[in-house]
Amino acid sequence: MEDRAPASIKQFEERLIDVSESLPKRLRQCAEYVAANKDRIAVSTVAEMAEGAGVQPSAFMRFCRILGFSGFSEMQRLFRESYAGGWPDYSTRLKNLREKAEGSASALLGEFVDAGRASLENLLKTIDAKTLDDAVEALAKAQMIHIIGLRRSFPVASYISYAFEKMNVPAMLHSGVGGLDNHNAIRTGDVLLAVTFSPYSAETVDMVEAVSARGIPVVALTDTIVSPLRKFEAITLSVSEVDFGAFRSLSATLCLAIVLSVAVGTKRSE
Amino acid sequence: MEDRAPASIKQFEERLIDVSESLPKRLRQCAEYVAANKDRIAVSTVAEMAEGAGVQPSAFMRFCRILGFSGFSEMQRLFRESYAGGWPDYSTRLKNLREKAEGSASALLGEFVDAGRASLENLLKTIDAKTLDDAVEALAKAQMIHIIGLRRSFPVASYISYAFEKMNVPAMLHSGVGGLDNHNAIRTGDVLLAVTFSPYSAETVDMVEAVSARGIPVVALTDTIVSPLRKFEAITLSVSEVDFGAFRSLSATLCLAIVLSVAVGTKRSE
DNA sequence: GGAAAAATAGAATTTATAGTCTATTTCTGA
DNA sequence: TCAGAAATAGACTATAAATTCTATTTTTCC
Repeated sequence: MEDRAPASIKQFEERLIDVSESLPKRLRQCAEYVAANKDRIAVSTVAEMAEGAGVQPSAFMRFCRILGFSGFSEMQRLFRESYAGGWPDYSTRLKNLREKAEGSASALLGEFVDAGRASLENLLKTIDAKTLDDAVEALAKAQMIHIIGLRRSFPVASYISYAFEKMNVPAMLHSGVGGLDNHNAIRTGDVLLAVTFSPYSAETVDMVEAVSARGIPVVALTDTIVSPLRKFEAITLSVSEVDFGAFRSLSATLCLAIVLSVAVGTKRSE
Repeated sequence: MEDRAPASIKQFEERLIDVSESLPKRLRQCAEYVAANKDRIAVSTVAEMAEGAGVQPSAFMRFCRILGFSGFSEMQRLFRESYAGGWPDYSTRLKNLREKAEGSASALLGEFVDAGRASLENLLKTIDAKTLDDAVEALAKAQMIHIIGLRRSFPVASYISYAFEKMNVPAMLHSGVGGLDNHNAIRTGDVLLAVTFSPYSAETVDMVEAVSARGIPVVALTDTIVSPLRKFEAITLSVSEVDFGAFRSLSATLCLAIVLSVAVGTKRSE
């Protein structure tokens, strides 16, 4: 279709960027999938790539042509030839990184990736299915979901808020902008979803206290069981994030957050 | 021929050592070639492997059988799958989930934990150490770091902002509250850290464009290489998050974000 | 040194995969 | 709103690859 086929991965990438501006829907899906999974090309069939991209194999073929290849096979050949093998695998890679890249940003990355994985595993082990179901149940029944989470918990709260928005779940993020606290927006029939981690922000705890006193159900996302939210009759989901140094990446917390959001979204649309 | 097929590369290697003691000439050639070129198995045909080993394809087939596989294809599958950490086909898994475990939040959790772990591993594999170092370098030299990230990227931006704050790195989060865009706050000597994921928000792209035109360095955190930020001369870190259905947990992205923050914080305090 | 067993090479068969063609749908511009 | 063009889905065909089979050669053991 176009001029000549890319002769190297670099050229391939350039071409991909070039064309991806002006691509119709399905072909754009191909471009995005390929961009994110270049390593799969060498070891997959067209059918697999097409399925991954969510298109028909023939569409994927057209995509290969637009990139300048005669077909999928030619494109695959480029990747197979320059395929160096993805090993050593994750654990050896991590070890190497720790040993030689000490002090660099890459070494840090290794540590945080590891911490993240450990946190996720731990989440799966410690979460109580019953409590999770209860939380979903409570949130699904709410007329409106109020979300609060400040400081370190704010990213989590805003993410949940975004997810609810996308799924048409009525939700309101209490961000405390301008020092307005909007307690009065919370009405009977609503539910409060509070996110807080040590050091627990006073505003969040106060809000839970106030709201809880009015008999409004509260779902809490917090760390450990000694969190101050325990005092109130809240459905408490606790996540313990493995920390590295003084910092915690929020891998497990966000994972739980998205699960909660999707589960609630699905249940409400039933 | 023998008992069961190796289920991992490790088992495969053990088996290879086991049998290679007592092998006739041609099959020994196969064993030696395979041992020296394990990485080629995933991307070659039997004919190619046989030629490489200097034997007939049928001899190579017998070799595969002796190792415990039903044929070459099965052996190849092992290598293709373990490359890139066995690829979970999330679209079909999601469908299955919808069909059987409707409503079970725990099942959802399992899927998202898996997706998160895969994303983290992938991050470790695909991140370019040099680019990461460049990004840290650029940010560490900045007089002030401006952070922008809207919609889905907002949690990430706010998290980075929080981390910088904790480490006394001068940073400003451009949240677009009240529609004020504060472009003028960005001055020579500053650096812009832009976070954006598909669908790319126009505000972020515009800001990068404007700032970039003024010669101010930009560090971008985005997905894939087809992102619109590629056009500008930005130091681009791309993270591809394994998506599950229409949703992505931000595990890998947040991990990279914290790494960036900590690395910058550390470098500045040196 | 010869018979039996094992191993090998090469052709034949079967299966899987890429690539092609066409009817249908979806966009686009008048 | 309609006509034309472009894009897409799905069936169909050609091709390339894996696998099996058999005749031949090599090895092994008596």
